[in-house]
Amino acid sequence: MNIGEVASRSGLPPKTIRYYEDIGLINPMRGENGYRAFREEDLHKLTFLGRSRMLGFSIEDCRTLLALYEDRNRESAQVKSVAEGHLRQIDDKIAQLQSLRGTLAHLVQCCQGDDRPDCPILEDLSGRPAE
Amino acid sequence: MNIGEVASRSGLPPKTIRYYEDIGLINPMRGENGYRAFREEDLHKLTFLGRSRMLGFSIEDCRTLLALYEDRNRESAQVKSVAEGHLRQIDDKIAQLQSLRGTLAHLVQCCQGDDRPDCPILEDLSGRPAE
DNA sequence: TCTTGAGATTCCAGTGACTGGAAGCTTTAT
DNA sequence: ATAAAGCTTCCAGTCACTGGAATCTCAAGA
Repeated sequence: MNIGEVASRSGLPPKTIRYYEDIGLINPMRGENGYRAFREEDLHKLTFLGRSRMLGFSIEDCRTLLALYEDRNRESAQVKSVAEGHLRQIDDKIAQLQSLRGTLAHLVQCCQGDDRPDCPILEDLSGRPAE
Repeated sequence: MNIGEVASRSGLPPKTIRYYEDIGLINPMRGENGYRAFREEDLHKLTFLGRSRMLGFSIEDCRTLLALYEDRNRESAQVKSVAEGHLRQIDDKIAQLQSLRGTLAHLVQCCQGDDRPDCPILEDLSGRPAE
């Protein structure tokens, strides 16, 4: 398989696949013409990576997960631990965004949004203790 | 004021302040020694920028907001529009994260997390239609 | 056979918003 | 006088790609 085919089959752009080879996530063979020659196994890995990235795992998490995926002696606890760590990060980020959203929504609500210059949003941003 | 003082008064690191000058958000004067000489006005701007960034506005949004802040003929509708756009983006991101969180939490819950290799998380990542 | 176009290769640079570090100048304190 | 702190600039790195240029290979049509 050439890169185009794995790209369409895995859903990842060729650029990304090359990048994944660059950083050592995959290691496809090479044909005589210098083209990458992907095996089914490479395609599986790429699919795995694509799905992991879709779930928001970092590249380093993906590296770990991929290693566990390939390790028949893994303990599922290891996988779960990585996933739980990521879940906590997601929860943190959601909490952050929601708090931020609260502040912003309040500000937006307070602003008349008309043709006059007075604006509680700008007042808040400028640091005055307005409320 | 030297950069150290504006840094501690605005809460922004000196590096960030220099960066903001670099990209044209502020334009402090210079003393004879080559040091940046900040006025109160610069400090106000930096505080404004710090607060805007804390609310998650992009640098380009900050540029727009700062221009509106300085424009006495602004219409509050312009400010509100920027803020509403940002609010929508935040809502989108929260929705994305929550959907992702749902999937991930389900997967984590399904995984035994013991010393055996069987793992529904990896099964899902590998793309099999497991459930 | 020649050509054309698609698809492959590498390498360099840019994204956003900083951040770290090196090398060197100025000021302040001892 | 000297040492430390603070300032300067510039270059490189972060994360995970993405765009583009220049070049090479391959498959199909005239």
